[in-house]
Amino acid sequence: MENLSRKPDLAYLAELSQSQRAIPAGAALLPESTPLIVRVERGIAMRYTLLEDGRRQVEALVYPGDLCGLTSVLYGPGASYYEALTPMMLSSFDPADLHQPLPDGPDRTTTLVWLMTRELTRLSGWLASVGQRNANEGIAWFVMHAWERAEAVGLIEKDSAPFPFAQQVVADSLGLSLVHTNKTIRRLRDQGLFRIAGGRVRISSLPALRRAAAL
Amino acid sequence: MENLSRKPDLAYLAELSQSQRAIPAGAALLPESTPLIVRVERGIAMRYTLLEDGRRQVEALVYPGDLCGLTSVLYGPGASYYEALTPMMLSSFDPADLHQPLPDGPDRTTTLVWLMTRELTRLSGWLASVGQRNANEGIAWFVMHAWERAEAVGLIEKDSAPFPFAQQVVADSLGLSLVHTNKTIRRLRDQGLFRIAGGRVRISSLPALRRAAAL
DNA sequence: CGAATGTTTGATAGCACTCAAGAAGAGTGG
DNA sequence: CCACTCTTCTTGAGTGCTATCAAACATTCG
Repeated sequence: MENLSRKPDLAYLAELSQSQRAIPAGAALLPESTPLIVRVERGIAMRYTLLEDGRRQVEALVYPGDLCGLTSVLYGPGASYYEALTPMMLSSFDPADLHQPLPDGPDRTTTLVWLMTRELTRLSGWLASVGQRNANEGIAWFVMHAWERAEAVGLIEKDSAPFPFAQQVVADSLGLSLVHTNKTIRRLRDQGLFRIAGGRVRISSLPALRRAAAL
Repeated sequence: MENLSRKPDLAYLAELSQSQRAIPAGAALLPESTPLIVRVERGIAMRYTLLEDGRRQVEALVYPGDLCGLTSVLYGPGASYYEALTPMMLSSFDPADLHQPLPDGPDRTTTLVWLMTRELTRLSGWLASVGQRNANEGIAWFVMHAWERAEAVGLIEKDSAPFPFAQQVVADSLGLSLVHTNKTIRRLRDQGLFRIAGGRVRISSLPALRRAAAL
């Protein structure tokens, strides 16, 4: 664990890449049983957990560069699931390959620790949104989050970001009902905060959105 | 990263222990600025985040054996705060000492990765509770969680577990108002699910509690 | 025994949920 | 290119869970 204040270089992962595969929207990123770690090359997905009775809580958006499957490999399966929201391109790794240090540069474990820390921080912010924000603030936050995630990986084009999230996904992300989510989105849209169409979102003013999200 | 399906041995941390200190209930576990990692030896605390406007979201209960400060050391401060809920005894470590592998046994980084994975899993379950459970289920879940955490570190005594959580803490854990939390606790108590008194909780039937928590 | 903190209760308002059903897109096959 | 189907989005009505306000009561602690 060297200095981790800066984002470590993830390029070395390319050397490990074992196989690339494409999956369609709606498919699961990880097979049910096989321990596997994949990196997202293209496309957007979500991670979610299920309650016994079927209620679904979305807990993370997955963008290119993200690693999936760490928790199930390290801690056993059954915790959370991944579903592609767009067609995706994935690189698969053998978990066994991930714990060999590299001769130069940060070792792989260090990188993994950094990634997990970032994931913990994100999850922490997500929890605060679900627990403390009302529907207006929550949805403003969700849109802003999606925007910033897209921006970080260069997916902003012509003033708009990808937004492949059905309203049911947004609802399950924030713990709201579908109907209330719909009405709230419409209200914020009529208010001019953002506009969703064709799987993309266009925002008028990031500061205004941050304000609406109580951030 | 060897086989992490089993809990790694944390005993080696004892060798690192740099200083022990006691803090009173209500105190912060970590100093504002100094990067520091502490392990809880005795006592119970909470971890929480704050929204800009002061709303508080509790995101974890901290029991003996837990490590605090990893995220701030690795990712920068400001994310979450710790507050002691009982008098506590802490061991402090120099973060720099934590990245030296041990000659035998699992290296420290491996252990940290395992701990972080467990924390991610817990946070994921916490999020599902806040997002998907109603007040009844949420509070039943909270009590059950506190019970299981206490049980895991041998804090159950005479059929009761420590419960140093003010109702405001429970409310901020679940994203409920204080008043509604109070009325819900009373309802569940009158229903015979559990009984809180003197900083401890006594439950009548764990299965019944699990059922009430929709788990 | 005050002062501070935490718990309890009642009344009222409102945000969010449920139910129900229609409109709009997206994908499929004839 | 047009039916057909499925998913997603939208809207209205009615209910209820949860928040807010206000105040009394209990506990802890110095």
